[in-house]
Amino acid sequence: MFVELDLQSEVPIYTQLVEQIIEGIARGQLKPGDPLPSVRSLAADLGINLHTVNKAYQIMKQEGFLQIHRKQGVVVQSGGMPGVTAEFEAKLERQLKALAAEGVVRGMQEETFVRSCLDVFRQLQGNSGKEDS
Amino acid sequence: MFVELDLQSEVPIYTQLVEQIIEGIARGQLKPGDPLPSVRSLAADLGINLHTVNKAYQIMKQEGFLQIHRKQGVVVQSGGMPGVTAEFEAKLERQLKALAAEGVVRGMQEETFVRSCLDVFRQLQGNSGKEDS
DNA sequence: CTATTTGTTATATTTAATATATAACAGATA
DNA sequence: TATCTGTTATATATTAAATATAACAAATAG
Repeated sequence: MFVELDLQSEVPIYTQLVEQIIEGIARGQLKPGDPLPSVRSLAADLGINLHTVNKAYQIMKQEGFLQIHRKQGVVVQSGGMPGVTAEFEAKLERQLKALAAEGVVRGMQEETFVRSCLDVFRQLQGNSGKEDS
Repeated sequence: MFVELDLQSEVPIYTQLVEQIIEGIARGQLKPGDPLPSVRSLAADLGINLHTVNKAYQIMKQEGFLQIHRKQGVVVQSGGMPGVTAEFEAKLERQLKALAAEGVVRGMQEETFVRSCLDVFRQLQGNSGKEDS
């Protein structure tokens, strides 16, 4: 897989997993119905415990990004991704506020800040919806 | 003070403190040279330990947002706030990427995402430096 | 059917971060 | 000098994160 962990990071491993898999879906590297490695194989591949992988998978299943079958394993949600929920909007605003506040204090220009947001968004969305049939 | 803690939050108390004080500076509620409560009085006020307050102050001193004198106490940086450092840019991009990726997966429109970023930024910057009545 | 692979659950342990509790120390200042 | 400031030093409790084993249950391939 395209996952690369930083074991020294303050960000928990299972969080890094969740973020990178979501990023993979956003970039179109993972498409609806695509299979993900089993918890055991991915754990062995990354040199971590299977429960850490399972925790990430569980979170993404709970949020609706993944589907899990018994023997088939884990696949990317094929029945429509979750939309922009109130919870996500709240999380977005809360985290944006902290980032924007520090930007303001550091004297960042409004255009610079918004430009960064736009660039990051486009770089992710750029390769996404190419599979549209 | 304007600080309100959520003791049940997964966000550490000292982090909530740092974020809310930075937000206060961004909003102009705290201006360069303004004094902050002593670690003991703020801790008592919030019903937390003085070391938790001290940890937040230390982080903000280390980053250059606060100045600390022996008896005078803690004041907002009056010798110029830290600018947009490479570290901040890295943090900004890393967190924005996670937020934008989830937004993309959830089918959020580019304009909607950028609009949120702009709105949040403006709401903070709007009042900076105008609090002088 | 049988064996294998899947996610799942259960228990236990280790490590690190968070937060608290006391106490004492050292500089500035009224 | 007395007092308030941040600071440092220990110690402790709690929780989250991660690991380690083991076993279970469902789906599937042979």
